[in-house]
Amino acid sequence: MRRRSAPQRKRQPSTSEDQTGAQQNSEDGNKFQSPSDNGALTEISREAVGKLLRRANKVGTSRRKKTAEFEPEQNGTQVLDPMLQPKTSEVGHCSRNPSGNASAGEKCSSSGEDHLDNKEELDDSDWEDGVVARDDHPVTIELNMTPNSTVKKQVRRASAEDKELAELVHKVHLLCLLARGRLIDNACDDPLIQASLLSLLPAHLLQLSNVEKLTSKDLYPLISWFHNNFHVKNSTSRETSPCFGLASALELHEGSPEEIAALSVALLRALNLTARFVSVLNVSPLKPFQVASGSSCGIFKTSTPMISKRKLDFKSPQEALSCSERENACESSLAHSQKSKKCRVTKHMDQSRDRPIVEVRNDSAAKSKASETQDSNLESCLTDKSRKSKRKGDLEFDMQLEMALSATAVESEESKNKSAANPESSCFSCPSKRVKRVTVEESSTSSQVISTAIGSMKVGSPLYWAEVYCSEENLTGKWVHVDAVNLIIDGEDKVEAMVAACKTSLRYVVAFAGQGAKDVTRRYCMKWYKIASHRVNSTWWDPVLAPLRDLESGATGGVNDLRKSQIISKQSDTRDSFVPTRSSIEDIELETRALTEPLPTNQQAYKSHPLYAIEKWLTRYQVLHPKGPILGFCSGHPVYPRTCVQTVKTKERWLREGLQVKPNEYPVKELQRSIKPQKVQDSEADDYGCSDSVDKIKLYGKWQLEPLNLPHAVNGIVPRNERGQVDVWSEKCLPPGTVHLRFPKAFSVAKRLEIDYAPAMVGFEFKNGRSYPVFDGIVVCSEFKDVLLEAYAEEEERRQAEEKKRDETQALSRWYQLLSSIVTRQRLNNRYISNSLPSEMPTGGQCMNNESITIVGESYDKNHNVRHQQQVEQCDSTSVVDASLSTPVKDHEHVFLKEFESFDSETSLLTKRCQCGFSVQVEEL
DNA sequence: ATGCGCTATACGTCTTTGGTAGGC
DNA sequence: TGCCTACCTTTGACGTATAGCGCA
Repeated sequence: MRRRSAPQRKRQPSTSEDQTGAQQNSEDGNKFQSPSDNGALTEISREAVGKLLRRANKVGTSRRKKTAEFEPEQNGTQVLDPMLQPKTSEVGHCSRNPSGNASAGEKCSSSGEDHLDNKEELDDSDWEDGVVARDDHPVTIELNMTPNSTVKKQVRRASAEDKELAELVHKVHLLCLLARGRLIDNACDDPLIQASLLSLLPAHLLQLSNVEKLTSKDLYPLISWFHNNFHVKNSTSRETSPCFGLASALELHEGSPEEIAALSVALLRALNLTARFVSVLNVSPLKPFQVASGSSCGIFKTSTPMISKRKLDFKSPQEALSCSERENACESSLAHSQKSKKCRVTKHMDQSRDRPIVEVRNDSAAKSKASETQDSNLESCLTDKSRKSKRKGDLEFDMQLEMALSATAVESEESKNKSAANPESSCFSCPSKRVKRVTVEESSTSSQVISTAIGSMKVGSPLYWAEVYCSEENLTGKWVHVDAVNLIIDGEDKVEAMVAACKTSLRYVVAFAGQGAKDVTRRYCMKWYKIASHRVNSTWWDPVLAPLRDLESGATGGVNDLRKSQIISKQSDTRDSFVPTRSSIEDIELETRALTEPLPTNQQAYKSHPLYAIEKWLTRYQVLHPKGPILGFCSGHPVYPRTCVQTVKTKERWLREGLQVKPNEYPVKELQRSIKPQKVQDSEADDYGCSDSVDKIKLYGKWQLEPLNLPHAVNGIVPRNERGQVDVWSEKCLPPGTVHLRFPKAFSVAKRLEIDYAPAMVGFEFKNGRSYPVFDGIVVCSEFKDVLLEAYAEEEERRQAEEKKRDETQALSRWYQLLSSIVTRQRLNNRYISNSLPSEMPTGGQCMNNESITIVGESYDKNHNVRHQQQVEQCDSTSVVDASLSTPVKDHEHVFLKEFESFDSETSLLTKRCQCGFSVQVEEL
């Protein structure tokens, strides 16, 4: 605090300094405002800088030492954080703020002498570290606070509030994306769109609807046709209904990746195939401050070119692509391998993804021509474009693309030959086709000159695809991944890499059908442990999806055909009437995937891996039991199943769960107990006296426990611990034969009845830095429970009666006080305010008007002075008992004769009447 | 690009059994 | 005299999760 006080003092209005500052300002007339303008400018400057600083402060609440920080002062001026000034003094110590206002620069005087004159400054040795510029030239302070320049050091850790907010946003975003997926799915069912698609379909492809034993191979011609006829374009920011969007895409034969994928689903459904629309829910991060990834940064999707370029990592996609290209090149070298087909398919995808990085041309006329372009044309085209491209990343990409193309050149020749012989595979494996597609899509992109990087993120982004149920794929049938946008079929194992290459994480993959949805992330995510922590808690997510799962299952699940059901039933050897549905079989498939995840190769992944563990990353209260089997090794550390990880606790902790350590069990783990503060204060001799055993926390595992065996209550005596109480952590902790009575003052009842009891301690609370036991009720032997409850009930009744009596007495007293005060007031009013008959105010009160008051519920005693009741009558009241009898009478004193009284036994109301017609009701208590 | 080790920081968990004055 | 209540004063050590950074 002392450091802060010194500069504050310096900021006191100092004429000499201000004058100097003004001179400096005038010397640099172009840059600085004249003093007369200082006011306005100062305000503006203050405001602007204040905003920035507030933001900076917000961002940099932690690690202040690393960041230059300013704080707005009470008087509106800013001052360099004293903690930082020595570090920044070389730049700003002797500078003036352009505004001429008291600022960072003001802390140092305009000359060295002035600086030294200030004794306080000399005294404050903390301020002597900086190098002070002593020349008289004005120096401009560079705050270095612009977001761009200091982002690297602006580190702020997420607070609990940040985390909560991020989670809420994450959840809401998830729900929104789910809803959107359902809308798209609904649009896919649109009969008009489906009919239109069918009308475009060549006749030979219509046969697909008649295929009974569908395999993924059967889909190739269809998807190929679709892929060649519907293209992804750089989407604009139009916001239309999904149905309209699909119709529009259908009409134009081009649309966003989402629309194209949805159209493919519509087409598949039109052909009576069971198809889902699958979407990667690229949701805002669950953790705060994480940069939203890939093609959608945060909630606000970047499907529009409005995204800030700064947010995009221009290099990364290219680097990723270069990597994938290299990979492809390597894979391509295995041109004759059996698996080459899939590899090539992947290449198609990769290149289609790569494509947008090359600057797009506005060449719609070339669209049709381009579809027939050959390799050479493409290469020349690419080369031309590469020349136009100025960015380093683009150049790198082009080089990598060339390398990839050259690496696949041999293959392409062979593929051409093959394609001729094998038309089915031609569209997937032939590089010429691939090239053709690339060219087509390049040409078909919109004429908008947008960032190529943005385009690269969008076009071909593998975020949407279809899943088709192929009954012949497995023994049980299988959902097959069909990415019509990138022309990939059955490439589920490639999706993760594709998505990763687009800097997007595969946290939620949801399949939509029949207005429902199902989480199928497991099918596409090979490294679950990497995304698990980025997904919302399943206790929230599962119930959210549950109704949608049912809808989806109802639409697609259908019972598997009988033959397979029987096979399954026999295999599972279950006698119950379990009939596997597509949905249940898929569930099994996904669960199997969950249980057969490959071992991670890095150690840290085992820290919170749901399946595997290594001893190194166990927590303090975890042990391996049994220590085996070893599933593998990671960096020399044996890997164990997570099921071997057991939680160990102290005896006391187990006691709370109603368990106790078996006799003759040794602690499975011992921890060093932290030294208590009291012990620190103790003498050394005491420390020597402490044995090791005392300082150790002994931990036991579940397998060393048995149910709690507390001593029975005997002869009405409650067994208690060494403190004379019973620790009631739960019902399990009660000694047999005892009960826990929690009603208040139970101990007093027990004491009165001379029943043995023990205070029930239910926990601890921390106050004043100490922990105090919290007691709630008593523990007594079971046989006394009824007696105690009865006695308590009696006592409670008696207590309530007493309380009621006390309340009534008090109420009566208060009414009396109230009425007396009213009477007194009225009397005073009559005497001193009313001019009519001030001296005739009778003590007994008068009937001033024809109004009467009905007192209900108030006590009336026969012995009570009737005058009180009469006096009450003077009060304003609207409850006239009998208006016809009431006539205005002055100077009349009511007389209530017994013969005019009437008593209503039902309401206990006694009605008294005066001869004048006035009546009053009183309640008999 | 990735994994690893280290560091810093926010936050959660565990810890764990009053003393005294004053009113009734 | 004995019982009840309010007040005092706001722990802190440690572990875990997480993020950043540099290095290999």
